[in-house]
Amino acid sequence: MNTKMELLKKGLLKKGIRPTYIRLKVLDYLETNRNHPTAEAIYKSLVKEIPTISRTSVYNTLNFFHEKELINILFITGIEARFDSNISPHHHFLCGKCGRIIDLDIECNYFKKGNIRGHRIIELHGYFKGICKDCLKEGK
Amino acid sequence: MNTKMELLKKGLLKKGIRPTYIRLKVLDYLETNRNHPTAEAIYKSLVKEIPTISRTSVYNTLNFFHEKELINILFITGIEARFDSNISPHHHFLCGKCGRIIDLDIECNYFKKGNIRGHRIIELHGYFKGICKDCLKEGK
DNA sequence: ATTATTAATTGTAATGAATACAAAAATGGA
DNA sequence: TCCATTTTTGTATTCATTACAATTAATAAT
Ligand SMILES: [Mn+2]
Ligand SMILES: [Mn+2]
Ligand SMILES: [Zn+2]
Ligand SMILES: [Zn+2]
Repeated sequence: MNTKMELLKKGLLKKGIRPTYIRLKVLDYLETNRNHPTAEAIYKSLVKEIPTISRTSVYNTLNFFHEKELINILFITGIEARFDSNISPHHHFLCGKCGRIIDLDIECNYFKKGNIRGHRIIELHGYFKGICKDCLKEGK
Repeated sequence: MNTKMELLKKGLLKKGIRPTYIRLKVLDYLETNRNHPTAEAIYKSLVKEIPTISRTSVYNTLNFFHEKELINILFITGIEARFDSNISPHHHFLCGKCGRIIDLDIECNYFKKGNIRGHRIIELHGYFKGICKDCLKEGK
């Protein structure tokens, strides 16, 4: 049988990435928590199970994953980076009230890799800021 | 006759903003330098003419302008904010080689204020990362 | 299995953009 | 001029992120 961790391990090996314990745990966290967490949130969660883990390892691992194009890094809040294991092109919405970053599946013609005006596109980022549906309802 | 500064002053007054010397100089810099400068770049330039100016004043003024919807703040590099006095909706391109942020005038259907999926949109941000046309040519 | 080599992880110090805050200066009205 | 309010300044602080050397773990060679 294939446990969740076995599958993650296979996925990393297929990309030529050594499936170390920390890498597996960070990736597992990102796959399970698709709410664009901060590095600190990931650290805070993992340190409960791995008391020896360091913040530096979390940062190292996240940057490493980004280099290997396994995750996206979102600079939206202006305060801290947010991490996203969903690498399929999609837009985001940052709510100024509750602070959530919500996925938006809008089909935008310009939102694909390739070339634009002669520039080679490697990363795509589209996001909106405002007040989310829930916060509008509750009149927070 | 209307000097450039007189026009900037009138623009601020029309928006109910006191046209102080520093505000006029910061705005003048942004209007003249439409290359999305950092706060530090603005400070470095202004301090040559206004030796007593402080970094804090530059930051205060820029944030104040943003609150008054006079400028946009771009969080693209992940290192530092970039400021844009062009508030008409437009996309950006960040070159990973030369570091420039280039304006892109692409007409995107989703790039307008209003509501999307029930969320109220206040700010629009669309940008791409990659290698710019010039850097591709020079094979930097 | 033991050793050597390489890679990953850790802990601490440092960086640097941005903010907090209180004092000083400037502004505008009475 | 006097007073109240706003703006600007200088300094200290915050805090996310990185730098870096030491330690540990994993892999390859003997
Ligand atoms: Mn997402
Ligand atoms: Mn622009
Ligand atoms: Zn919300
Ligand atoms: Zn370039």
